[in-house]
Amino acid sequence: MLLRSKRVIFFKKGKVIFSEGNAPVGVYCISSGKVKLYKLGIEGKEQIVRMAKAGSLIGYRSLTGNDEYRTASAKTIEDSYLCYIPKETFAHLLETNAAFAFRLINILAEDIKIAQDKLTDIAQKSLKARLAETLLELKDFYGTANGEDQAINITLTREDLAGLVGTASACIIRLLSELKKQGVIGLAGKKITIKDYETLQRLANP
Amino acid sequence: MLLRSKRVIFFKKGKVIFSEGNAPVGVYCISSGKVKLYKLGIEGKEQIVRMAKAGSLIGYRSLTGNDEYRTASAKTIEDSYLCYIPKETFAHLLETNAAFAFRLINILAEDIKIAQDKLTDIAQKSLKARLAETLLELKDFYGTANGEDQAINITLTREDLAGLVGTASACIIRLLSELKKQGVIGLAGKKITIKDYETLQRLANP
DNA sequence: CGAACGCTTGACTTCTATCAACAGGTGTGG
DNA sequence: CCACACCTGTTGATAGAAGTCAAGCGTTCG
Repeated sequence: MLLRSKRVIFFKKGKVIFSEGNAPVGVYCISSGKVKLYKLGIEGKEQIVRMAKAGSLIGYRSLTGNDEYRTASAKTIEDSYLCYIPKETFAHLLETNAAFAFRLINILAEDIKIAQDKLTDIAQKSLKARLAETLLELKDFYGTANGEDQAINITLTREDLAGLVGTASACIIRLLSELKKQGVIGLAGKKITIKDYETLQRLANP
Repeated sequence: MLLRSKRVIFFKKGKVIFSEGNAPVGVYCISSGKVKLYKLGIEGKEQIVRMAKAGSLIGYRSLTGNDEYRTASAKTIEDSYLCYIPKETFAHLLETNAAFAFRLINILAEDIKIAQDKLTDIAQKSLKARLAETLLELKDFYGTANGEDQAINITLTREDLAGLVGTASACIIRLLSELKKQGVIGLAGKKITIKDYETLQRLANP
């Protein structure tokens, strides 16, 4: 529905779509590409709070909360096309289209669940368990590449993976190579392959 | 508005209102008392995801997400009176009262912010910073007792405080007595008093 | 082609969880 | 109303997980 919007904008990989602290002016629907939503923590370290892909809507939290300023930033992970929907259009849609409003309520409720789950995990699970879980979630969300290698269909820097898991990149690297040595995953540059699904699942739920 | 509901139920301190994994049957509005919302993590350890007080609505996330099962539990922190609103009544309100629907959207958006903020904090801040921040938030949310001592107006066990901060009770106790020794807070049984607001704020935002 | 950035590894330190033992308080049933 | 049992709070000692720092190498992009 929102994809029919006329304003399609191209964002190069690594481009900031909106920033924490700025006034929200609209929402974006991802036509193609991948996006990370993150908050800046201590000394500017990025904590990723949500990942998005084609079909995902981003930027709606600040608008639906009537917030003066954005509380998170968005940046493309790869080259992407986004549809821009000005806040007036969005507000009008909300007011005139009840189905859209209920759909939005669903999305918001799901976001709360995601954030609270993640909160509990970070508070209680070990680093290794969180990494294992994150790899499984990335596979679920982005799927695997069409190739025979079944690589997870997203290319993240170790730094981004660290921001998603909630740790430092050096720790991620150490754990990844440990998992590779144990034959649980495969590594080929930034491409990660899940080789032993059961073990990974067991690691994720201790 | 919802407070006018006829079904007011008394819950003794420590009583479970609803449990993770159960089918949601309605929402509750807190008439008086205090409630914690928590998720069960590793070995049943409670991670508190939200606190509630008189006037707060709880239990709506599962309903608005159309979830089959609850993803969090609720328990009273002290003796409380709750108004019960069956899901049918709640759904009817949503469909017929646009203002209520928009208000709910606001609440959901705010919950996302709270959860994502907390997520970033737990991932990045030190235990001491999180405890300092939590104490300030508790004071903001529950206010201070009417007495001259300015004690934070909620009585939590050290275990609950640990569940809120995301750590073990032994760690909380150690840090609390350290803060007391430094004159930043006062302790009288379970009552906590903020004595040096500036220092606490500085500790919370390193 | 070179500078900048990302990746990797090792060594080290620090923070925080865990365990155990005991003190103090609370609540319940007799 | 008292006594006992149980839960909560407190402290110390210890171990281990994870963060930090630094150096070197590989890759990528302008």
